[in-house]
Amino acid sequence: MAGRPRAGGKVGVTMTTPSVSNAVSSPAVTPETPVRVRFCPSPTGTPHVGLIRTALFNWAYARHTQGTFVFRIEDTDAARDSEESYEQLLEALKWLGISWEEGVETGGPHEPYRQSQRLDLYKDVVAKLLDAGYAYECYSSPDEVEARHRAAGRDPKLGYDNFDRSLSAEQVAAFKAEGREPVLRVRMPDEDVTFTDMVRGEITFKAGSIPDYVIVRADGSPLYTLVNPVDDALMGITHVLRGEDLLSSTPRQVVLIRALMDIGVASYMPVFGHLPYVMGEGNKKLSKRDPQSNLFLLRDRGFIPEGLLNYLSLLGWSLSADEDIFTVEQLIENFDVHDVLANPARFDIKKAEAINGTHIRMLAADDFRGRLVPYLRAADLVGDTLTAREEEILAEAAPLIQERIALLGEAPEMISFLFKNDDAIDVADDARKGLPENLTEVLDAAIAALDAVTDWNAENIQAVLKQALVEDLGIKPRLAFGPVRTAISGRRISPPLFESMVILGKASSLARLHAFRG
RNA sequence: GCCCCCAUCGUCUAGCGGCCUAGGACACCGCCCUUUCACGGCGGCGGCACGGGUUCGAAUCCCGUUGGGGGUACCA
Repeated sequence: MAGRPRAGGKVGVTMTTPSVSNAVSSPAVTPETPVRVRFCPSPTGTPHVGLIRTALFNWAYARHTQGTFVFRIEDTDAARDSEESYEQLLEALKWLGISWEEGVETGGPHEPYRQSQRLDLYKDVVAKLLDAGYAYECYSSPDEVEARHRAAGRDPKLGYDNFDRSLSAEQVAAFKAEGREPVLRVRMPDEDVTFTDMVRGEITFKAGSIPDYVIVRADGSPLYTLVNPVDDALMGITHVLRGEDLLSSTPRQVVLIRALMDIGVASYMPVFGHLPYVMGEGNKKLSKRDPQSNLFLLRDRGFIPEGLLNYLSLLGWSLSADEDIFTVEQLIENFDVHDVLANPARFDIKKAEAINGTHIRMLAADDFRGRLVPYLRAADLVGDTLTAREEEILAEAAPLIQERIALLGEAPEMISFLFKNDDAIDVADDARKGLPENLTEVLDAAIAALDAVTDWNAENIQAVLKQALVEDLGIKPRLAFGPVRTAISGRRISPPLFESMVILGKASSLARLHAFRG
């Protein structure tokens, strides 16, 4: 702390530091205060699971407390923000069923909900902050700051040195004459900053560990450090639930919010809760570029909202000691941020898929069938509208695969043979390899047996094939049906064979056997 | 460097001083069911980072160490 410049003692613009002691922060947010939480992403890049988990916990907390979930867009960085990303954010939440009472598209009492449209509001606040002495103009360039550190024998990487806190009128005039435009900084108090985090408990940042920070760029545009707390105040946000990456910026915000309370912009200090990271492989935070973190890629592979939401909830939270599977209703019923763990969690795609599979199995048959269609379409198995025959195949095949897939995207490959023509069955290599030497004999026996079946149902098919192949030819049950399966589906592994043959019908089944026999 | 956060099976977690020779789930390995693959059932493997305290008693509380992460931007 030695060498850190202190306010006061200089002639000129005397800034009596307003009282920003801890006493001011007595939160007006009580357990009885109606909860207002927000999700406020920057529209950069594609939605990823970490971001969505944050949205989910905010949403679940709002629902649990019968509070309000606000969806705000923080697009103050024109260079990085994109409209495409904004659209994706909307699509992501809608797909998952995470709805908001207030925010973009929906509107509400605090419109607009995109910060790029709220610039005038911030100008007002900045003027008041400046007036009250909570913020001040800073003309120092980074190079100058560094030079001063060196000159004083300090570590040059120490950060801003609070040099401009009490510039004289002459100094300011001189800078202006040079054509310099100042950034605006917030004056940090020379005392510890303490707040109580909902997931981590009490956290104290030592006095002097945080330099005065910038809230407005030299070109006059506001920074996240300003607009985020200001909008939270203006929108009456009671609980700030966000990623752990923002934990170290919290003392800055606490100080600013105290100032906002003093100038009448904020009416209380919100409660903070910092959610742990979602990690990828190793010890790296899951990055936006990581394919397995991309929400839309997960959707394309066949995750359903129920499964993904369930899994994401498990990252830092749990419903009970011995039950991992739950519905969104159960989540809402039981979710409390206070129960969220503080330690980071790794995103385990295997477990995510397993849980998704369980949720797929929980789907009603017709619901499941309906969700399959887009995936069949993407695989070119069906057209925009299904033919009557395709509907029929789907209705009969869906129950056969609902028990055996974890991802909807596995379905097309599994049932494609049912949609193909009898002469278009391609035989997979591993299926061909596993065929017995007396293949022709087996196929002939199967054809003869099946030809005689008059009532074409699974039981009868099984009975005659068992008689012809297992009993008469003496082939082990495990191996007996392989050739038939391959002829029918072209695969070593398929949905239940006899049921599949029923779906195809007798003529088609026999045609495939003949075609395969060659 | 300085500031802050984190630490239970490979992974996600239960545990909030005695119910713990630490429970569940995923993964993995067996077995059963079975027309393949799954589903389902049963069983197995495997963990409190380390060191000091406090206490009759610690995975649980305190301190330290180690390890990991984040911040230290006119990004968010």
